[in-house]
Amino acid sequence: MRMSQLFGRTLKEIPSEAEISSHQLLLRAGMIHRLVVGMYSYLPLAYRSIRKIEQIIREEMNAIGGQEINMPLVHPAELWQESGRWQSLAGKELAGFTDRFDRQLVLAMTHEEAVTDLARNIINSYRQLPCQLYQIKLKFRDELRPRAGLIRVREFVMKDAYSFHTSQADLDQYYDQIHQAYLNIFHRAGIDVVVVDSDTGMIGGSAAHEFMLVCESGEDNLILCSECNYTANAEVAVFQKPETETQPLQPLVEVATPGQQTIEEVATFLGVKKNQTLKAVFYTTSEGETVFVVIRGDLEVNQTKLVNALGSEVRIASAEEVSANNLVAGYASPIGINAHRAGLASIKIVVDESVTTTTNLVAGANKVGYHLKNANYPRDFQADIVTDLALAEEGSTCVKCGGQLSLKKGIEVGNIFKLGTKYSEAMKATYLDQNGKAQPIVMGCYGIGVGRLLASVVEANHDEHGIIFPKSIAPYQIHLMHIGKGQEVADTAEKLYADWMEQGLEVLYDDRSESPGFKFKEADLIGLPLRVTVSQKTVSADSVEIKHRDHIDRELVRIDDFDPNPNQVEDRLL
RNA sequence: CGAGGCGUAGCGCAGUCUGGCAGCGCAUCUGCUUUGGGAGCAGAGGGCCGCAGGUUCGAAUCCUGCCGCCUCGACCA
Repeated sequence: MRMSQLFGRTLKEIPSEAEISSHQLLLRAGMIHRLVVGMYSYLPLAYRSIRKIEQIIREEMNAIGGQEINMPLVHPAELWQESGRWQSLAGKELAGFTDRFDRQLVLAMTHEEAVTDLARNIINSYRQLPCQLYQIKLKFRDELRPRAGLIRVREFVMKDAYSFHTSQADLDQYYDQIHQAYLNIFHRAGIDVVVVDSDTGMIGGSAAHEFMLVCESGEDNLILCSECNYTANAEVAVFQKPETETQPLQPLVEVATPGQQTIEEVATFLGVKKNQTLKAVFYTTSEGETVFVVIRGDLEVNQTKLVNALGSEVRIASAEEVSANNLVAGYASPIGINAHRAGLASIKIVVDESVTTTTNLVAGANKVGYHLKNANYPRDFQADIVTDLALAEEGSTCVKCGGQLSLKKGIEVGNIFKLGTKYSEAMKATYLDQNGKAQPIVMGCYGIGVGRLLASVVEANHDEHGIIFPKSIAPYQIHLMHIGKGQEVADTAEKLYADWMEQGLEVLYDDRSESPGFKFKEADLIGLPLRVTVSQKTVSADSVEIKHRDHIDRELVRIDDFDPNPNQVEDRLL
């Protein structure tokens, strides 16, 4: 490709809309263009990379028996009602429209429903199982707040794969194969990922893992053990809660704590540690019910764990909801709460297990200015649910090995789910087993955000001058240019370009008469793996100058000795 | 949806407080010179100053409403 013909324009300055490196560089290199927030056009250079990423994905999915298909972008709303997801997603991430016949249609945000419909129509027998289908397909998600360029967008291409099995055991072993295929894909694309335990969220199922690029601009919080292999999304991370010395139970005593509302204040005022206090936090469920959450003062509530314990979405209760429930902010506790709230509907009490193993805690007295000392579970209060609700943090202790956990940011580039029979049961996708008996198909689903992967590769592979593309997904392998005056220089470059094109090499040829500095800067910005320069100096030595994007040094090589085939040139990034 | 910030040429910005010819740099076009790290000179084109209404002799500037963009939060692959 001649750069004089290439569609796209590089920018010297960073567009004000871009905050993170990948967004800035993709914009500056003229690779992407925003139509509106969360919707991007891919220009020729970026789209070549995208196609290479897709090809890597195809190869790895095909290698484990995947068959590529293509399902519709627009679905009838009934399909989503049938799976039961309509209720929680319609009008949120799931956007739609009404057609001229007044039928309700939705834009697919994922394809579990569509593929389950396909499976129930095509799969009848255990003989057809297991199988795996995948597609590389547009999705639309009506995100509240798209951000960070290609990282979180509303319209995006996703590789989504679905596998079908006769048993959980068969799914389990295939899940491991998918896991390995994903590691291969990300490695080949040029990034190192960390696989973490994750929440199953709106997709559902029994287990899930996320593939994360650890990087500062990520929006997920990861908990990683420094000693062993424990890794988890902070949403689900478990940890060893600091233990406190068990003491003989003391009788409840009311103490005046005027103006002391926060855990910090109360602990300091009474001269106890934060882990000797009891924290009360209020949430409201999507059904409008207020929930009273109790956790030890040194710990924070993990909202995802709470949602999973309740089986309902929650948000922090508003001040109005707290007072309407006759809860005294700053002084609330579960002790005597029913008597205190006499006349109101009973409130659900959810207790973190830490509270049940700690003795003689300081708790609120349900009246302004007073706390209770020596609160003990279950002597003084009861719970509707006791479970792990605590949020793992930097420095928490690993449950597996006792090592120290650290908190890192990450970009989720892929995820894998064991769906089990969630969709097949809801949508009656069954097969006949060896005994002629109908059984629900056991399913798994697996996603990779293609555009997000491109952005992640750039995020992980760049320097202050620009992108450093791995060979595997570089738009072109060679950035050829001529610099300086002289017909012989231009002719030599033209000849090399013609020869290499004939050999089928991927060459981006800067045939413009710009200054050397301009061309070098632009080459660094675009970041192709190998730069080949023709100048007076090189021509007079029958040579070209080569420079690898990820090296500093340059090298003169005789043209006759130079094999530009990417497999022949030094291979650092794969 | 809550908080904060910002909308002026393709990109980056000044001008807004204190109303009075719409500017600068980069990019683009023409010509000449230049050619190893985003060249120089001369000239040219490009604007509904986010949109609508209001105040005023006069509005980019003041007032009202709306829209869009960015960041944080909420939420979420």
